[in-house]
This record gives sequence, C-alpha cells and structure tokens, in this order.
Amino acid sequence: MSQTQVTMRDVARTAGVHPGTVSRVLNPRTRPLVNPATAERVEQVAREMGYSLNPIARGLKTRRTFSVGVLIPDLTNPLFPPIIRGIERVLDAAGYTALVASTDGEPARERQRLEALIARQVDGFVIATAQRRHPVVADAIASELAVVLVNRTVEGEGVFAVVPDDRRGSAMAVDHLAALGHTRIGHIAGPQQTTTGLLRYRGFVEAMEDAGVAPDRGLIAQGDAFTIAAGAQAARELLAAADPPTGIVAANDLLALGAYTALAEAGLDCPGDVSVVGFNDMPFADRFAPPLTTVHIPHGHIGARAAELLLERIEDPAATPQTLVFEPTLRVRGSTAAPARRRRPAGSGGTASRGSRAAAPPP
Amino acid sequence: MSQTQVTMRDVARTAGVHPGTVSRVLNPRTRPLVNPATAERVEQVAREMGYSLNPIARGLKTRRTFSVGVLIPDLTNPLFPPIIRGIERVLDAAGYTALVASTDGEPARERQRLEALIARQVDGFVIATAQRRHPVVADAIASELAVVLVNRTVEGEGVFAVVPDDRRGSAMAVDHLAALGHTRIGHIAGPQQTTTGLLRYRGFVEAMEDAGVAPDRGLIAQGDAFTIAAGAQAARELLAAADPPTGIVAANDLLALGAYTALAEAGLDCPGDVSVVGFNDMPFADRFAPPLTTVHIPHGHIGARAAELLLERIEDPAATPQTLVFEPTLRVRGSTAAPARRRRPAGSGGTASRGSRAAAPPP
DNA sequence: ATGAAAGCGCTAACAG
DNA sequence: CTGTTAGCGCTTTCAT
Repeated sequence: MSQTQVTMRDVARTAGVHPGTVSRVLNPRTRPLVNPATAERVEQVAREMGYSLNPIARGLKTRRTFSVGVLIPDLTNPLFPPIIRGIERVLDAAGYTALVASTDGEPARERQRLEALIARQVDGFVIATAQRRHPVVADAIASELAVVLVNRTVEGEGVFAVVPDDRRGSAMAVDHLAALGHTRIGHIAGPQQTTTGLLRYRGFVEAMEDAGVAPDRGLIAQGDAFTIAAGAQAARELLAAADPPTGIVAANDLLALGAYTALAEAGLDCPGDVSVVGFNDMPFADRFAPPLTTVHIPHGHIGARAAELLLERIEDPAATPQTLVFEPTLRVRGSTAAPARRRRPAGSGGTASRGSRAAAPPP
Repeated sequence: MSQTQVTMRDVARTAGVHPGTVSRVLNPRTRPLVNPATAERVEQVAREMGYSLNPIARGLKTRRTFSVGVLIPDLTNPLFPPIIRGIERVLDAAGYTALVASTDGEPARERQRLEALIARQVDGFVIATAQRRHPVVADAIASELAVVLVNRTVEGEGVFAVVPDDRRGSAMAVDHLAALGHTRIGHIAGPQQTTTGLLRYRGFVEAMEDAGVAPDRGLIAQGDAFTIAAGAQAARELLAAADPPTGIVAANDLLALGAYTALAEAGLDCPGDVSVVGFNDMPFADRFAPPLTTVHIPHGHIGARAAELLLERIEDPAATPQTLVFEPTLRVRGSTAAPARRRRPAGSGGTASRGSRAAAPPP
C-alpha cells in the first residue's frame, strides 16, 4: 500500500541508470530496447522499492490514460448493473479502468460528468444515457471522442452502438399474448425520446398488425419515464378504457411493475384478469408476485461487446462505425395466461390460473 | 465539447498576461491576489476560448485531484446502488468526483483496484468491501490514506465508518416474530468474516436470550455468502432439523429470498407455514412473493454521511476517527404471520393471500 | 499586482 | 543499448 512516493528517478538512482531507461524497462512496448541484464536489474530494484508507476503523469505526456468513462442514467435502475459488470470485465482484462458516473438522466449533470471525465483524460466513453436526439452525445461523437452507446442509441451517422433488438422483443411479447388467445392487447410505451421507448412501441404496433389485430389507440398509454410510478399511471389509463385490454405489453419491467400496482388497486388479478409482459428481465423479475413474464436481454453481453467495440475504436480511430444488435428471448413466467372468458372480481387466491401458483400446497 | 486543446498558455497569450496570472485567476483561493480588472478580462477570454482546466495536470502539482475512490464488492447486489447514490450526492455538491470500482469481493482485485485508484491520485476512499480483519484495508488505514468504511467495518482502532446497528436490527426481527407467537425461531447467518454477518448473528442470539428463548444450535445455519443460493442451502438445513423453525431471521434479503426458494421446494407456504424476515429492505423487497418483512436500513443516508465524513477527513487529516451508527426500522409486510400448527391463511387481507400463494416455481 | 523560473512524474525524440 | 534533452499543463515560490 503506502503513500508510495517513490519515483522513477529514485529507482533510476539506486539502480544506477538513467530515468529514461527505467521508463523503457517499465513499458512493455519499449522494453525490448533495453539490455536484458539491466532491464532485469531495474525491475528488481523497482520491485524492492515498492515503486509503482504514476499513470496520470504518464497520461500528461502520452494523452492516453487507459481509463474510460461510463455514463449511466441511474445505478438504481436494476438494468444497468449487469451492463456495467460486462463492461468492467472486458476493460479490466485489457488493462483499462472504468470510471463510472451516474447522471440521473439530467442533461446538465450529464454534460458536466462528460466534461469532468474528458478533463480527466479518459480515452473514451461508454454511454447508456442516450436520447434519440441528444446534443451532448452528438457533439461528443462529432468531435474525435471515442464513444460507444449501449442499450440505447441515437439517430444519425457514424455511431457505435450495442443494443437489443427492441422491435423484435416487442413482437415476441405480442405474439406470446396472441398465442394465448388475447385479442385486446394494450401497450405501456416508454419515453418516446429514447430509442428503446420508440422502437418497442413501433415493434408493438407492427406485431399487432402482423397478427391481424388492429392496434387500438385507446389501448396504448404513454409512460413519461421508465419507472414504476409512470407504469402505474399509464396502466390506470388503460384500465379505464371502455373495453380494457386483457393483456398488456410494457416497454420495460419497471413499467410492468407499475401495471401490477394499478391492477391490484382495481381489484384485478394478474394473470387471471389481465396478463402482463415486461421487457429486460431485470434481476429478481422471477421473484415478483406474480413472477414476471418478460423479454430477456443479455445485458452482460451487451456491456461486454460495447467495451470491446470501444477498445477497437480507441486503438483504431478510423474504425468503421457499427451498431451491434442482440437478439432477445422471451421468458415465460407467471404473469401471463389465457384470457378469462369473463371478467370477474379478483377473488383472494380464488383465481385459478396457471403460472401464478407453482408451489403445491402442503399435503 | 471538443478535444479542448486550449491551454492556460493559450489563454495567457491572447489575454496578454503570464500563465501564472491565469492560474491565479482560475483558482478561487488565489483569485483575490490579482487585479479585479485583469482577472475579469482573463476570465472573459478563458470563457470565449472554451478553456477548461486540466485537473490531472493540476493534480500532478498539487497532489489533490478532488476525486475519491469508491470500492464496492458487487454492483448487482441491490444494496449498494442506493449507497453509491448517497455518496455521489454529497461528493458532487462538494465538487468531488466519485470513481466507482467493483471488486467482486476478491482480495486480489480489491488490492489491484485500490492501487490503481491510488495511482490515479484519488484523495481518499469510501470502502464497502471490508471484512472484519482485512489486510488491504488495514494497510490503507495505517498509511496516511483517507478512508471511510461504509455498511461494514473492520476491527481495530483509528477507523472511520458509517454502519447500521446490526445487532439492533436482528433484535427487531426476533422481537417481531416473538410477538407474533413464534418460539422456534431460526437464523440464516451471513459470512462471519464480515461485521454485518457477525453482528447480526450476535444480535440474534442475544435477542433470543432476552426474549427468554434459548437459541437452538440446530436452528442456526450459516450462509457462506450473502447470496440467494447460500440462503437456499442454509434454509434447507434448517428445514431438515428434527423440529424445524416456524420463523426465520435471515441476515440479509438475498438470504431471505433463498429461504423462499427452499420453502417452495419443500412445499411449505410462507408465511402460512414459516415466516421469514430479511435485512436491508432492498429495492423491490415489497414486490416479492410474498412481500418481504425486513429490517430497513437507510442506505442513502449512510452513503451520504460516509462521504461527508471522508470530506472532513480529507480537509483535516487530524480529524478524530469515528463510527456512525444508523438506527434500523422494521418494515412489516407479507412474509410474517402468527405460527400455525397446521397451515392456515395468513394475517391481513389481500396482501397476505396474494403473497402467500405465488411462490416462485422451483428451477 | 504580475512576471520568471522551477518543477510535479513521466515519455519521447535524438544523439552517441 | 543508454544518456540527454525537452517538455505534457499546471502551480508555486520568489522577485520585481
């Protein structure tokens, strides 16, 4: 540990060489340039003195810090920790350090964070806060900054991004409900200024048409954020419709959880009265009451690939912009079932619907 | 945005002053030393040129970077994001940047992270990975490093820490079950090399004695990690006892979730057959099946106070070491009820019946 | 009140 | 192969 104040000059002095030589020894790339014998000795001395290289001093000279900024809207949104893990796994292996900062999705904080990190000379960014049209991000990309977008992306050219196939995910959700026999299917859309919100919405509409069901305007509600509260609000609107839906596709799991809340308020059972499908398969989604049927996204892989892409982009500034799209998979759990022929009040536990109770009563 | 290559020298040149003067103007502390008129002009020019100060170059000189390292064992453990938020809130307000790194609880990675961050000249650390006896942390504290421990602490002197009252939390859980009429109360202990694991265990034993119930060795199982899997394993042991418990106090929510799993496997109902109390009140604990009764810890506040303490310690290296202890509160939800010889419906209304039925299906 | 000069710890030509 | 020489962008004495 220690406030290791031992510097290259110190090592050089006690090893009887010039600081420049020490520098060469310690850098793998220049290491071959120096006599194996002296190199050995220098390394030995450095180790004994507990020397450790000061990357920020190096960065001052090289303009490379081997650190990258990771911008996350909100760490408490359970979708992001797995992404971060994936990013860190790759970065660590490559000798890079991830500097994680959260922005609360506020553009001001976002810009501030970005600038703070740029000032710290990070070599690039993985950004998870993108809105479809996003000046901060657009500027960053327009400048020479190495940026990879993750989970969401922006509209425009020259963008590196790793995202889920949002349309396809929505389609899977719709198809699942349709296959169960639902015809009145509603959608809780996410913020339309994000690609995830917009594409999942579009995917929903298209899938409905493909299934031969005309999507009903009255059965589409808009959440103004990816939160439980927004989901509850939107679900209330849906349930207040003249002919409410028997199945709901939510643009994310938090929105779906909000739907649970609204359903409970209305005395409706899920999935007995209304089926709900989420999106993301967040941690613990299988533990909710009822366990949430949802579109699984491989967030760890997405994060890892984003980091790999960034590393490529850093090594080669001329790398070709590309967007990697990951396939989702549907996880069927307890929140979806065939529609009831008739709507009935939610009897306490009386709603015998499959999926909602896998545990057998004790003998 | 821009690859802001404009330097102090540039500003100085176009403002017609010496770089030293620009430096003085830009630093609030030295700003009064310079003629208000020129100061004004310099600032103006700096703004126009889009100049932004390079904190790492400054750090090279001042040995202060206004950044602090935050070491977290695992971001995907939902307990930590709220702590981090609290930390960031305070740090941001004070003009500091938090550099978050996760360590997976592996000592090697931990040491590596710590050193990487030290090399990056962070001014201090908030560490959430402490084990009771922890060489890495002990070394860090022994050196002049500014370190504040959060959530867990280490044994020894001179430590700054902000922690929950773990014994008291356990006692609350025990008292709650005892008040409901339980007499056979089991404990799923956490790793005993952490203060949270040990203290919650001790608090359990003491509370049992205080309640006039002799804790039964056979009713205490040991989780070797704070994970669902460990909790399930431990709960299986408990349930296999000759006279199994009717109530279980888990040392954390993940362990409690593991108990849910084991109960479902055994065809037992929670809380009908066995009540379960968790610890932490992690996000979504109220959404599980059944909603988890748990000991609430104000993680955001804990994080915030830890950051404040660290800032004090950084400003004044002679600050007195102190440990702040936060009071827990019990959140009673659907996973606890009076014990029953035979299975009977749980307590309060719809919540309990909904909760008691929808146990997750075994894998 | 401001300029000059000397580095912080490191790297990168460029000799030799 | 290794020593020399300049800085990277900034902060500080120390003069003036």
